[in-house]
Amino acid sequence: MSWTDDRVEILKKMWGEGKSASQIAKELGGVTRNAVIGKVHRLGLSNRSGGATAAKTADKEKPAAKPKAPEKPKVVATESDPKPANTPVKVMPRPKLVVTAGQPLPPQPSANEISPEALASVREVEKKAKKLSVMELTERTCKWPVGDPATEDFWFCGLPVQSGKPYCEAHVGVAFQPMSSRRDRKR
DNA sequence: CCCTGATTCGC
DNA sequence: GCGAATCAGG
Repeated sequence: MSWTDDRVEILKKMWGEGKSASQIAKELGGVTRNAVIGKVHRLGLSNRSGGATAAKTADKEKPAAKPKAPEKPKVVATESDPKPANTPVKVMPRPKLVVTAGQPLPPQPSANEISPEALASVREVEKKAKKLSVMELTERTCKWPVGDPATEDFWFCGLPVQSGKPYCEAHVGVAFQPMSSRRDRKR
């Protein structure tokens, strides 16, 4: 695929509308978002603003190394003995209630009422959920539990989380509700 | 990891 | 001019 006037025009239009490069690429077809961005730059409309005289970052620094924050406080609650000797404590085969490491579990909706819209979106999400098991959960899979933990019919949503938060978009919606909406609903 | 745009550089 | 690879950020 090449940049015909036709396609360039679509590019300009969509970019002007604030569409993302990937969206534009998808629309045009045959090009990647990189191609779109590259073209955008060559066309000189990288800055969506009109005539910003912003000198921007004229001079770039090239730090030879990546500082990459020290971080990782990581709270380790258990285990402090480096030498467990030979005392292979029998594994307790019945942790009645399985709690995912560290992460706070959401209050189960159970009998509680949630916003109809949010509830609806959750129902829909559950249909395309990835149904992950506990081990499959990662830092960025939605940790919203579905079903009864006591049965086989239990899994975690597993969809991509919404940055930072432990849940996907839909579940964030039902997990973090303003108290205003749940007020007076009971009565 | 999902995404965004920005830049570089071989083609 | 092109765009994949890379970089930098959310």
